[in-house]
Amino acid sequence: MPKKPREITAVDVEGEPQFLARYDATKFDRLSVAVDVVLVAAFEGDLSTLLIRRGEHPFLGQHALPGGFLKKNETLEEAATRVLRSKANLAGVFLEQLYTFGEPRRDPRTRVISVVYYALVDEARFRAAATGEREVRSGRIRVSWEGETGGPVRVVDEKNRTLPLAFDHADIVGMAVKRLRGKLDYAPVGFQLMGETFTLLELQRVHETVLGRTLNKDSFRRRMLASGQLEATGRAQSGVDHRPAELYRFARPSAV
Amino acid sequence: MPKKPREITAVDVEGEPQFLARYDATKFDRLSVAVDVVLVAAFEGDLSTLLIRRGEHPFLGQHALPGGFLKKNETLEEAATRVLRSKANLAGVFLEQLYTFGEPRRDPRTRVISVVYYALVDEARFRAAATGEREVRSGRIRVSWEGETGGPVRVVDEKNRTLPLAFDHADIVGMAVKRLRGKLDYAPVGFQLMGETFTLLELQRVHETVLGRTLNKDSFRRRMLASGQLEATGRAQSGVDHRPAELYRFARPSAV
DNA sequence: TGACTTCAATGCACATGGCATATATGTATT
DNA sequence: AATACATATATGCCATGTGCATTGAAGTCA
Repeated sequence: MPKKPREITAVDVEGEPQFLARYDATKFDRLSVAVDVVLVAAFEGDLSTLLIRRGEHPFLGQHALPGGFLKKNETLEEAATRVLRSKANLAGVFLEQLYTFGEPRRDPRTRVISVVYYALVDEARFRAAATGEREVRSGRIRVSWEGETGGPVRVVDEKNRTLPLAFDHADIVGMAVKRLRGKLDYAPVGFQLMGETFTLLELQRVHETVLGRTLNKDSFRRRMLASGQLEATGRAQSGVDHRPAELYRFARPSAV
Repeated sequence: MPKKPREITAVDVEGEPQFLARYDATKFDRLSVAVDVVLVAAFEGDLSTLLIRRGEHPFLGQHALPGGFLKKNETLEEAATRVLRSKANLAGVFLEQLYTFGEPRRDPRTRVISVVYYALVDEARFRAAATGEREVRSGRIRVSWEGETGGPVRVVDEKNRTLPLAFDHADIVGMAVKRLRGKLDYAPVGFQLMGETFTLLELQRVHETVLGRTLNKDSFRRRMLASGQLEATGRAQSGVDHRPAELYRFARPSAV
């Protein structure tokens, strides 16, 4: 911080008079700030994430998380929203800040601080986003650890070939998985990954996919029904060759 | 991102040949990145945090979290470590990234993205840090919500007078408290707030201070002893006028 | 109509937390 | 020295939640 502001000017900020010290750029190292987004969905037993094929150096041809540089007058969250809209044509999805990555050499070009958000969508919205432009594709996240500690992940394509990720994006995806697992225990985050209505078994499968382990069916039922976050629709599953299950929806908090 | 790099040069980065696109600064908005630290301790039934009295505009005379601008070749964590050492004369403490704050007008001078870390210390180290320079002081954190949702906090001095915090630092402290509460449930984070040895009741008091509610003594004992993270020292508390309690220490993970 | 499959409800064993009670072990008091 | 007192520590009981097995319910299909 500068010891003394060289000049003080009174300006009006949001209705209140404030003091503005004229900024001396030469006294600070200025850096680029990027916002990247890990868009995650859970289906077919795997977590999937959206990737963009890079058309330029560095990491030409490899895949990277969708991202962009922060603009002067937007908040971090607005930047993440903008990235989702421009790269995945998505709006109105669950979005939360994950972590900020700032290793000095993570981008070989220049120093880039990347504030990473993660977004959760259901299968339908994910598939729609992943079948857009040619550079956009999805990758299955194979988690290579089964223990407690977070660790490296491998991202593979539909033919199970490993997709090398650009920059430190494999670390970022790993942290997103770790965060998601932690959230499931105490937050109703699983619902963000579901469509409008779903059966209890479908909800359980999504939880199992995120956690990477099987869950007890009866306990899961009881726990979910007792949580008060589920609302029976009265309608039943269709298109199955056995007894159809009841369809539930995520209860609005206003009902509590 | 630039559509085409204007020039490509092969350079050696960490032993591997990489491509370096010459950076065109005019194409991006460049910003300042700061690293702030919420240093927290728990004693006398309150959470406390370290503050620095500002000697300059804006927010002259108000208190702010210790912080500094990120230097060109240090990592975010190194910057946080440097802040702790230079402003609080502390080293070797628990440090973890909390959140990144980037509202466009949070600093009236210029756009500053602040990556915030939180650090946990025991009472002795906190008091030593808070009695350093004259600008350094501590503030009690009064949490004004008792429900589940995170909310605003009030920081007061030793005479219970509210200390207005500069910038959005009250929000930052609030988020640190929220994170700390969440961590206690599943992480051995409470130990970071304890000294070398402690009794079970002292550990319980710290947990209660963080959580803002009382805990059942017997359950707490059983849970802590069953966790395998405590190690009896064989020594007993001294200086109390009743039966002294056994002193415990945090078990090294290597013993597991 | 009966076989088959999955849904959904119920009962029971077990682990854990909240709570009450009893005993242990130090200091302070008489 | 004996006793009061305060807290530490151990044990038992009950309510609750989870894992697991059993049973009945409700669809499709041959």
